[in-house]
Amino acid sequence: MRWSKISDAVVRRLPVYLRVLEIASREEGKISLSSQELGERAGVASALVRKDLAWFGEFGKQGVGYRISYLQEELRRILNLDREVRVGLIGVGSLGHALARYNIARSLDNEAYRTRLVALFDNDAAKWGEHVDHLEILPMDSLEDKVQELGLEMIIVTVPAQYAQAVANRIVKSGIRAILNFAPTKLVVPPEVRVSNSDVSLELQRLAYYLKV
Amino acid sequence: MRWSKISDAVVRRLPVYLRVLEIASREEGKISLSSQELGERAGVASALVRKDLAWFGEFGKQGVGYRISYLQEELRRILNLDREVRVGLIGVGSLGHALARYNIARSLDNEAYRTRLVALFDNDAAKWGEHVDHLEILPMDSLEDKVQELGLEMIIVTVPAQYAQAVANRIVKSGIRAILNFAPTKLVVPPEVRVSNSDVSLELQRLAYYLKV
DNA sequence: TAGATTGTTAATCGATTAACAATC
DNA sequence: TAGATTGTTAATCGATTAACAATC
Repeated sequence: MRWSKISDAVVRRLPVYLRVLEIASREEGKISLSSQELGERAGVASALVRKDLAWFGEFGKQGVGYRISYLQEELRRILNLDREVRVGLIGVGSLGHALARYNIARSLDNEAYRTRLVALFDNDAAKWGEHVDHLEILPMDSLEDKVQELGLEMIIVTVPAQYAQAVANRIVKSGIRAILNFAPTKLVVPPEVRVSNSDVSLELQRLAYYLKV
Repeated sequence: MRWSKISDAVVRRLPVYLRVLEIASREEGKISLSSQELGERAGVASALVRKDLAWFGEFGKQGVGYRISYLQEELRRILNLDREVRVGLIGVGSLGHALARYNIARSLDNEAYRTRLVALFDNDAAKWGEHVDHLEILPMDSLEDKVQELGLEMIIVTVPAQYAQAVANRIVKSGIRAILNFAPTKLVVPPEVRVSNSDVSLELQRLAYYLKV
């Protein structure tokens, strides 16, 4: 398990399963979930649920299904969410600010939510020392130090498009290997660095296709 | 063309091509782009670029490539972006506020950007009448009227997860057929309604998988 | 014309679904 | 035990890539 042969399509569904399990775990008297029910709730065929999980081990019992608490634990372990993952954010404009607030709120109200935003960076000296909730905005120049000091492992990029590549280069040099990019630009990074893109404009344009039937 | 047999994978790449063309169109002396170069810039193989475009017509010239301005026009037409597409947003919390500002800014600085945010809704009476830039926050109850009056065609949903499904039901009833959902919930909608999900938490959790090699 | 590049067909690759023996 | 459901293999489906004749 954890071979590189596990496809991105599979990995993308694991957090969805985890969310379904978390919701189910709060339901009175629910101990187990069949691949059928897990799939229905996740929007995935039951055979695919079984196949996805089988890449990592045997977690179910024939005739019964998957024990919720056990599968939760296992999925958290597989996703490296059995420990706290520390996240930084670069570019505290309005989107960065909103995402910061959103992530901080998320960690506070859900103990199980193990990605934690612990540092904010901006290039604008006027913002240094300001706070978003309890988190201080730090100078961009302290990035490398803070990655070490705080043990940052992922960075959220919410800088304007024209600065995104330069920022990405610095992030990569600092040793970070996972970037969540909100800038409307394709980032060029070495193959060992994983970039996930979230681009509102592209999504809106894509949706527009389906308007005129 | 515009048969339902055109796959989502193809449609998802069209706005990326359009963005590459827009950037290329601003470059001195660039008239045409080969599928090779278009592909490189979009992060897609050249054969796939040609195949994607061929679903909709013949837009290139052998030995030359694709004329930038012409392909731009055609892609805008295909994506229904040859006219203004009016968008509403429900839930002006911090994320909704940020996305509103972001979208308004986007429309202002790029004339070619044809999805336009024209209405904000919130359930909280305390926010009614407030403005985000020049846009007033309207009562949720005016949704149906405003969809008609303003000709809204897409809605961005940034309400808390527990309200998202109820809001989606109302949106669907109002006649909207495209939803961009930021709430961390799977929305159940009839098949003629298209939902695009953007879920920061899921993306962070997915990225965490790749951390411990 | 000669070189470049399209549009398209066939081959390959990969992901999903169907089916079912094993077993709880 | 009988019914349910897993884990897994084979079949299917769909998307991408390779190759090349057509042609600018």
